[in-house]
Amino acid sequence: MPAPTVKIADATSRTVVQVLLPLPLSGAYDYLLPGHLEARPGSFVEVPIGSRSAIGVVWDPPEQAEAASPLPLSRLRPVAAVLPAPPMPAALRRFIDWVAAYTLSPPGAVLRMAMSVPAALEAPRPRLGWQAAPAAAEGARLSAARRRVLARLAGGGALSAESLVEAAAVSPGLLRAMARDGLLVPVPLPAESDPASPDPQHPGPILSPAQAEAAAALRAAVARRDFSVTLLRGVTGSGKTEVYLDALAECLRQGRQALVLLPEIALSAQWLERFAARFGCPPAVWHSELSPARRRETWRAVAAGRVPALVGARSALFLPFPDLGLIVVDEEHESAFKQEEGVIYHARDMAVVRARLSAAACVLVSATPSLESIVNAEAGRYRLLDLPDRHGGARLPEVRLIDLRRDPPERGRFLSPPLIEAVRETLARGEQAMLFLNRRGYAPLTLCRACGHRMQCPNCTAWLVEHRAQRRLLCHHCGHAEAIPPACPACGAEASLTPIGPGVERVQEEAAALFPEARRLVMASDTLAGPTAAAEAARRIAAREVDLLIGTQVMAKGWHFPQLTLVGVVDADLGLGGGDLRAAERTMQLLHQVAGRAGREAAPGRVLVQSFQPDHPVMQALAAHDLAGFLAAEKAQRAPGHWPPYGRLAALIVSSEDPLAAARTARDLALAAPEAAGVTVLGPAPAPLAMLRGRHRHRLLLKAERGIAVQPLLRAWLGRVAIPAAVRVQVDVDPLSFL
DNA sequence: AGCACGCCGACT
DNA sequence: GTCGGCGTGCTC
Repeated sequence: MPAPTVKIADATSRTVVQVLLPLPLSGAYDYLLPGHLEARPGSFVEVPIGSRSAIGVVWDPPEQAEAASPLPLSRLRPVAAVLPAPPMPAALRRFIDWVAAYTLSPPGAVLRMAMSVPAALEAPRPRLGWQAAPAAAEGARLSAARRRVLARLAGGGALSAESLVEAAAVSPGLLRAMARDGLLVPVPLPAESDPASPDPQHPGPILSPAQAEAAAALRAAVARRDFSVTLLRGVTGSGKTEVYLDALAECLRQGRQALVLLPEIALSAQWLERFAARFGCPPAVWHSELSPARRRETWRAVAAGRVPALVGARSALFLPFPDLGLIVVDEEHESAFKQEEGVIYHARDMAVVRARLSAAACVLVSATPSLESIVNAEAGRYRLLDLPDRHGGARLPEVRLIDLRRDPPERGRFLSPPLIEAVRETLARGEQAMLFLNRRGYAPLTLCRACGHRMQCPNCTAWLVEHRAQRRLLCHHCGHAEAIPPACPACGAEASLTPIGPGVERVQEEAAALFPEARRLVMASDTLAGPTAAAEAARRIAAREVDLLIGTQVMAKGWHFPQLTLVGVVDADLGLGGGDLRAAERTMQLLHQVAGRAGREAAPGRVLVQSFQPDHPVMQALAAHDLAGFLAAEKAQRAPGHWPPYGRLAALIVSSEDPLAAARTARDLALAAPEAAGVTVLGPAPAPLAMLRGRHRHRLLLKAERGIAVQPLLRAWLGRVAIPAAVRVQVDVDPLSFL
């Protein structure tokens, strides 16, 4: 172990420390630590950088070999202050270094993800609340609103502005006005209280024998207080959540922290309820829509070790847990775990690394695990736990394929006669039905019937999607929006623009015409914005205020609809195009998940799948409930060419606003491509999304056989090519998307 | 990521 | 003559 700091034998006995800043610099910078300051690796410090100052973290000293500072001591600047926050745990520092090396990102860029709440590092400001001024009660005619505020503060108590606004139903501005008029005085509120603590002894549900066995294995893994990875696989409805919550209880008993990663945290009100039912109080949560105050409070509480259990989106991996004992990745196959911008990483894979560096147990959970995880389990790298049966004896739904070539919908419609008939029967029986189409908006393409012009995004190689409710055309890639023009912008023909193809809004329109009496609800990411809307939707569905659900994949995930007995898949072929390596696997996972919504309680479920290619292996496997056969076929396709998981991929995405500069750099990279046994470079080729947000894009793909470390190859490769300032080269190690 | 430095157009 | 546009480049 190197000493924590390097002592410099000069008169002032000042110390050199390495400080990593949350900036995309190539590494940590050296600073002098003045004698009156005390810092150790992990300490948060304020340092000068250029003409300003920034907060960074004291990083660990370099290995002996390069211990000497490359700069003369005289050029080092002093640390300005050590911040009053708990030092960043060593396990998180090692994790940041590891992620940076793996993704070829500057360590500071990774650190930035772990310092996403700068305000959390400042000393907690006393929270101010309002108290009634002593003389406020007397005299003066007051408005009703002002009297309501004073009534809440009767007895000399103090309340935060937030709770006053809510309790007295007044505007925040009124409080300020009352303070100005001398009716209210600010007083400090008592320090924030700890979040409620989940109780591991709180009685859980009775587990089935299969669940109990899996839970015991997970508890043992947690109790070992050592690194392990377990793949927990169970069909939808098999009670996986209860099994891993049991492991979480064990983690709490061990006095270590537990982290649960969910792909779309904002939409999982139902998950939070289950946690609360199991442990007597809700967990801490972490996702991008938290208010700044919540973020700050949660971050501080985690850093202080006051958060025993937290559920979050992928960014929660970078929270400063002092002693993480368990990481659960639920729905581990979900592509939402892949961060596609900035530091490009897969949270499922990084969760395994985080667990290893923290000597924690990692549990990957899915009904349809990724082929990566399955192969890892079969190779003995992960332990495999299977829950083969649905909980409570519910049966798997019957899946029937509808061949759209034989049973086509009416012209300009998208629901085939057999599907319409099944919905009608289901509604007539008083049961709920669902129509699934993984496409937002009204129509994916708007075409001029007169000249054939297609409405395209000005910034991206993509069609504009009509959103009829908003009366706009939207680009789903860059957010560009424009009004639907009255005439064709190319030929000027009026009323010639025609929507082509379906989106959920259009299916809802068709359903409204076919089933006018049914109470319908559209569920898409744009109609369910935010946790409140999602929770309200869940409530209405559970309360039987909805007969027919129409939605995209947000409707397919993590919900429990006990009264739903029919699922109709409007376009099962949607994800299969594009020649993507994982298109079949992803379609299988999604359709399996959607199908799993049907018939979870006593009533048996039915799934009707509309497809133009019912003979496709995905459709056949779905209808026969033959996941194993599908996986075997998938493996047989990928293994010979060393495609993942039997080999490694890394993509280089070259982009520039200047099309020529992008093309030239892509060509230069191709000319400098690594040549080694077991390594292939494909490309360059214009990316399928040849333009995105105004940048022209080219892709190169490096394929390496298993066991070859791709990072050194990539580093050397990039080092051989001069990248002009106007060109950006992104590295995507283990790419999921090929756009 | 900021922020400075630097080298070319339209204003007082 | 300068104010300011944002293109390159550095920050221990």
